[in-house]
Amino acid sequence: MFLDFMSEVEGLLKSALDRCGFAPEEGINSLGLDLTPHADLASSVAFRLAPVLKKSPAAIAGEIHQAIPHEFRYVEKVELAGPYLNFFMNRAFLNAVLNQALADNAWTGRMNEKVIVEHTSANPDGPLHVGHIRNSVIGDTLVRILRRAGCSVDAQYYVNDMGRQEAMVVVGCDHFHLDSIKADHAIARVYIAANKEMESNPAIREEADRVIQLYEAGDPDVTAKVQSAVRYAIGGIEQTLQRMNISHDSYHWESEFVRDGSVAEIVERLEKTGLVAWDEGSLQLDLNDYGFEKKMVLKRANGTSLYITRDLAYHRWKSANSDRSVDILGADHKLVSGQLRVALGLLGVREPEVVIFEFVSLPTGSMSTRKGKFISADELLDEVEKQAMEEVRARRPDESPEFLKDVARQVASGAVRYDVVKVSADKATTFDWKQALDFEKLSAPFIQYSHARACSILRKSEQIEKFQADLLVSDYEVALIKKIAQFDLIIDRAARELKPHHLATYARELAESFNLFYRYSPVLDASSELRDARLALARAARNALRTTLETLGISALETM
RNA sequence: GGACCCGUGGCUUAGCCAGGAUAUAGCACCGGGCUUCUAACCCGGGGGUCGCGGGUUCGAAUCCCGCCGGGUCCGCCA
Repeated sequence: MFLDFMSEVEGLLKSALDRCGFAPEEGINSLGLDLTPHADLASSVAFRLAPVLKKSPAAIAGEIHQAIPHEFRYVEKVELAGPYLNFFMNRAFLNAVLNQALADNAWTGRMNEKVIVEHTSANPDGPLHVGHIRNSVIGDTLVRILRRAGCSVDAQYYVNDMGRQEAMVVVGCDHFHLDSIKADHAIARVYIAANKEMESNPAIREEADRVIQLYEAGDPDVTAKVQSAVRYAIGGIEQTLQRMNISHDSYHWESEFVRDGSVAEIVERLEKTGLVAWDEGSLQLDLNDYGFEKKMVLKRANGTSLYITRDLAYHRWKSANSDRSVDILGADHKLVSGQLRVALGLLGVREPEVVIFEFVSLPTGSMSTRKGKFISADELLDEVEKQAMEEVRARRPDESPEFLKDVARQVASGAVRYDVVKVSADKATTFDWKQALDFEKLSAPFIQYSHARACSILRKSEQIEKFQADLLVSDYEVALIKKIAQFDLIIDRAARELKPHHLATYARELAESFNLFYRYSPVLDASSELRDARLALARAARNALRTTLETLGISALETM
């Protein structure tokens, strides 16, 4: 809804500038629009015009102000505040927001692109750890945001089945017994054991090399072994993701692109660029002209393909099957993804939009699956659930064990997701148990709780038919309506910029606005007309909170 | 050594890409609020050289340059 108000303001400003004969420089936000505490929307366009017009910003703003048309739909008034132009929403807008927020179909945007989002794609050599889930949570939240914005999204997991690490898993399975624990954890044990064994036994490395070669050659026995190991590990990973409300729509195995010949075709096409040469037995692509010192190896000396080559084929496929493709990658992939994009450019393939997130490390240093140095996502979820259980039990001692368990589970999964998504992706973080288990701070439970409060009010009331939105005039009521209105703006921005943490911030602000309304505007005890109007607002806020939580992948609990 | 990211109250953090009107929240700390729709809440208070130094600009947390500190990468690994 905010976007409608903003369009109107843009129109007003443009026509005023036209009348004055002013033309601000083209570009993003050329009208200098900004959210501000001073108004519902402000423009500082006068500052931009001042150097060209050789007049004071205040004088220019005055002229523009005079020229603004007086026919408003959602604008109440335009105030001149020195060099600033302040735009305010009118009652009709607030009422329209409220009415729209009461409809179920009002929460999806108008984007309609087909988007492929690749996220998680962790190697099937062990369980997800607290670093991987940053990828999963950012990825899944973006999937939800893009869908909310109106896009049709395919969430994909790219399965690295051909790499050295998977060969090591197969070797590990040959040498060691798979424990009867959760599949991905069992795989990690043999993988770690095989790596350890390799330190003293070089034959292990040769075995892995042989697995790589035989798998690429399509040897039936090795293929069966690899596929069963991969499926086993992925099964466990899926279970973990499910605990966080995350799932993928499709899986693509890198071997697909070798088997169908597209990897070979990509190499052939790159050879025609004249930038490819054999060097010390391997086939290499020289990207020096594009700012990359390191050559990109396309084929090993023994003829087998490499991750990057297979990834080129996968990306070509993704580009051909979507309007936008988005990759979620850890900071360690920055350089390679840069090379990948250049190589795709050479092939005339649309490049992916890459979301890079910085590392999650442990207080003792960085994590490593191979060395067995990590905190698994399962372990984190178990601990957070335990903590959540205590919190629920203390608050709802009379509820059934099933209720407590269910709430604890949803609070825990939400808490983990929110903790991850609230921090901007380009901030490196250090995992901290104390912080992860702290529910006192502002986090998912805070937002879930606001939603539960709204639900509680609605449970105790009857469905209202009519209400007078005009009665909602207190500061807190108006502020809440305005915050609800911002939903479309936030989704639009997050979907364009691929920054899910904007939505996390919004969720917190929305919950805060609701809590103030809850505190200062009694609903059920209000007298008739006011009660109905407040009930409508409570319902609208409930819808906004629910939709926001769902888009964050956090359960919108109705009671907790 | 080169490339990229980060540096905002004691701790965590928004704002930075598209420069504008008193710099955002939380935690911790101090003080207040439950016979009232769930107190996982709300209110008040103290606490900030926006890493440092230059520059651009009417105006810089935001843009540019240099430096310092931290992270990541620079494999015929993924």
